[in-house]
Amino acid sequence: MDVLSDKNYIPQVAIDCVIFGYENRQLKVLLSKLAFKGNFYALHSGFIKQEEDLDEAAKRILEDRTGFQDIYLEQFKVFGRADNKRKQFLDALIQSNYSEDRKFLTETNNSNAYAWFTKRFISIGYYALVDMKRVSPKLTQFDVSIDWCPIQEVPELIMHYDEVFQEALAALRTDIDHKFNAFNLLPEKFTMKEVQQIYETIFEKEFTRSNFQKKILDMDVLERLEKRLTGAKNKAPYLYRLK
Amino acid sequence: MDVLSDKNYIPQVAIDCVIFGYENRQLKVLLSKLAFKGNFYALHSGFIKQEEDLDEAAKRILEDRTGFQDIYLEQFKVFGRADNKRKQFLDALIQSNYSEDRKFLTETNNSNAYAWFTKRFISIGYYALVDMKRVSPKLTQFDVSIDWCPIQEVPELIMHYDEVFQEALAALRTDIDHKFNAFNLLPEKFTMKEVQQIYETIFEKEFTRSNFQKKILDMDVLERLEKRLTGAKNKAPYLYRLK
DNA sequence: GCAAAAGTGTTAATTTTACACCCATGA
DNA sequence: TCATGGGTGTAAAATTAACACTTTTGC
Repeated sequence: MDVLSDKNYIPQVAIDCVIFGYENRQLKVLLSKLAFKGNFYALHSGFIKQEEDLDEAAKRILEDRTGFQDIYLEQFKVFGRADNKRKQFLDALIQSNYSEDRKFLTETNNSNAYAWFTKRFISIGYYALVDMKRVSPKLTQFDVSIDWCPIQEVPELIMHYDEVFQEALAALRTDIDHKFNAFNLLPEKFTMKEVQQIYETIFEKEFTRSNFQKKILDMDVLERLEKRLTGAKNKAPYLYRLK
Repeated sequence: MDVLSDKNYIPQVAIDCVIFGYENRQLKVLLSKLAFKGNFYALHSGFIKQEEDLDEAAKRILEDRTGFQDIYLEQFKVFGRADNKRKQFLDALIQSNYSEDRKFLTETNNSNAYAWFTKRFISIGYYALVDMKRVSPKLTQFDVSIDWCPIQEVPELIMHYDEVFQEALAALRTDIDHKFNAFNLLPEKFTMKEVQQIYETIFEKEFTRSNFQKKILDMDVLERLEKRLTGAKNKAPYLYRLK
């Protein structure tokens, strides 16, 4: 990562990414636990390089955290309150971690970076839909762990991230019917049942099997492939793939 | 307006406003013509004060240009390409206006402001819906005129504004069915026919009168008021108002 | 053959569309 | 009383929802 300065990055602008995955009939979100005393959970943020398109920046940040390319991304909202929750939180964090990390602020470099980092920020929210199996979350210097958390069990998040998460979830629910993007939560090939289970999970309601199948096929975005023999003693379902 | 500096405003972030109005069965957009040699048309942009919420900034910019408060605003997209069309355009503009405006760059203040102004920008797009009759556009030091232009006749715009305008129009068309916001283009009290004409204008298609009435009333967002005697020799239509 | 689950089809319910009819208004 | 356009109701069409029937799979 380049040095945090106005020369390298656009100041006072962050990209906040809400990364959704799906497993065991649960919608999950990737949270990082901060490498500081206390239980602090965060979303994945980054900054925009001076020479870089906004969408490129979002992709780069996502790739850094998840380790793979071609992620489905959707920009959903900009957050820009002037209450500097960011600085409040970070000041308190540094304070309570002073004994171990006292060097953090004494070095000139870090002191400049800290000032840069704690200014009031505009944050641009993106959500990402990924196939969990293809993601291998990567730690940064600031987090001690990075884990998938079911959306019903998301703990309190730091700074303004609670709001970002809630808005991302709302955006996902309204987008999914028009943008046909739920398939991005699945592997390349999938059965109709898997699609239905995702929809049922996201909307927290059940759909009639036969009608659901019609509705999805009428979207005309899937192609039918070979059958998948599951070993179960029943008819084998067809596999589908995005056209 | 405060001096353009990092101290007063968030650097490299602009708010671009697309202001829609409606008149004579036409959807119009408010454009400003720049006070420079040549025919240059622009949308309405502004910057975010350091102590100001993002939405407040958008409101302020809109109020400055239109002269009234309580404008219906919707944030629709962020634009962030790194190609600096902004600087390219402004350099060329200054160049071609050099003889008259040579002082512009020689004063230290302006030179600083110019450097600030021509950096690479992230721009946050908002669209506004207003009752044209209540708007009295106000000139800034940079525009020679500010006028309503039917959306079919919008000329080429400077910088990246063509894209912003097109995206705003697309956002308006997709929003209007869910957000019930078309009424903001009309005066406080209006007839059903006026609503229908707005819809027909925006979607460029006709609706059956009786079915349209049902659809709008089923939204359950309007209250019926007294009749309006128009003087026409036919039944007087009811007036409606947003609940 | 049987149970389980997937694929397909059929009918009922609901919503949308088209259109007809009646009513108020001013000449 | 007539022409005009607004308000309301009704029948047809289309879409959606509910559910039944058939097929495939492994034991």
